[in-house]
Amino acid sequence: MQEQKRTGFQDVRDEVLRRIEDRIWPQGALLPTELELATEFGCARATVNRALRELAERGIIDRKRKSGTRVAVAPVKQAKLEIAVMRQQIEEINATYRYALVKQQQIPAPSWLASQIGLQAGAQVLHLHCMHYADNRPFQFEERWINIDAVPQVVEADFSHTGPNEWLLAEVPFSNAEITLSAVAANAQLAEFLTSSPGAPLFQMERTTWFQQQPVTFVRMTFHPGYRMSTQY
Amino acid sequence: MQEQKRTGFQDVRDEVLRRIEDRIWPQGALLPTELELATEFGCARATVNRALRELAERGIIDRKRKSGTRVAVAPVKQAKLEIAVMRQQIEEINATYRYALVKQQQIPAPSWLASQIGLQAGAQVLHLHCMHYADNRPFQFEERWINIDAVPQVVEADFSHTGPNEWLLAEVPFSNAEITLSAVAANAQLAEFLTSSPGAPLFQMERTTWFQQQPVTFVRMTFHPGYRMSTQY
DNA sequence: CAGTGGTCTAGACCACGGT
DNA sequence: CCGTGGTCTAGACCACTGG
Repeated sequence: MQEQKRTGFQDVRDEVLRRIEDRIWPQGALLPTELELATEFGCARATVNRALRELAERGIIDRKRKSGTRVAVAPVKQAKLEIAVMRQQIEEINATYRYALVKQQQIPAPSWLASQIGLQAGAQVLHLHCMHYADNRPFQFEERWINIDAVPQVVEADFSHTGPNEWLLAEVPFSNAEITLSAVAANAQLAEFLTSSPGAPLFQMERTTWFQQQPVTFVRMTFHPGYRMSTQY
Repeated sequence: MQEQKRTGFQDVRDEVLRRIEDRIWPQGALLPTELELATEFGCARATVNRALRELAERGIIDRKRKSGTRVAVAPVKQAKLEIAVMRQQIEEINATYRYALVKQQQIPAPSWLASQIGLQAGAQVLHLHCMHYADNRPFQFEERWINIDAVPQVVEADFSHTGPNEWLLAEVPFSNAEITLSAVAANAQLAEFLTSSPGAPLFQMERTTWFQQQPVTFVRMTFHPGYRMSTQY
């Protein structure tokens, strides 16, 4: 009974990875060419190509025309941070999500914001303060600025029951963004909303979002004391 | 003069992306089949397949056999955190890197560590304290535990001039890991090494690393006050 | 059962970049 | 120049899954 399935790109990928892990091909070593590997594995070159391309995307190997394929020496590890909507993130830990709008006003962009995200000085922005709760305990304090020029319909939106993030995701999907993570000390406002003591260390994530080169929103999310963000690779 | 190049998968990918951004195909919409797109773009189905596969990997579209391809509704944004070696990270900001070994001892694994990374109680581990400086200013304090069973040769290693991370990368490449980010208050030790005031908020990254199911190392890296970690997507 | 994506093939041409 | 990876093609078969 031949259980031999045809050699797929995953087989090639895994076998190459195994040889690298087992130091059959040590760091910096030159791998056989795609053609040679295709012959060895008894498959088409395109199959080998796809396998190696995936490993290259993961940073496991470096590929260069003419020079060939080498085992990466100092691989830059890439961890994928999954950024989900708060509601989803909270419901994933089996907690009840609750949202509250704290404050909403239309103002001219403060100069720090204008320079932060690249706005005209004095452009009108919508400024929001929101709270996200998990099982009625403070989870995240959100301070957000939305560029009204970029999404004029925002002035009609109702943020009293749904967070601006969910609204924006529906209006301006697939934007690109820059994220900054840091640790900050709780000021009076944060301490109050997150029920921490003033000065307590809090985890903060800031995100600037653009859509087709145009700044859309800047958000500063501060999490409850003890919050930890995890990921794997 | 026809400047028409042959339609490549990038052309297809970008055009499909454009139509999604322009709401020609709104969220949840069903895209044409690969065959239809191939006909429209005048290329092979494999080319369309590769283009759509990339968009699917980015979370822009959802693909299912038989049902077809749809524009993702609530895309989970994926930010790639690039985890580089400290030396590299510091040199990238044009600062001079300096490393110092603070303390090194072999001990039985404390129980919290054993349970944290899945070790036998009492297994021998190498415990290290290190400092990383940028332009002679404290940049990161590193506290690390290495499972000696996983890398016996570690007891011979010399960490007085090179950090354990660089050594481990050379010995145990391409491992998988779990990362946790958080904000902590500086204790006396951290305050001393990072020249911060006690209680100051500090950004901390913890990482557990395995190699082929076996726990290798756990490291707690605490950064200087004001440190910010950035990424894009 | 039949439609749609998933993958493989064998061959081809191209583009980059050492020599 | 010319070897190596990058990509495309036209066709084929497979695998999952909705109806």
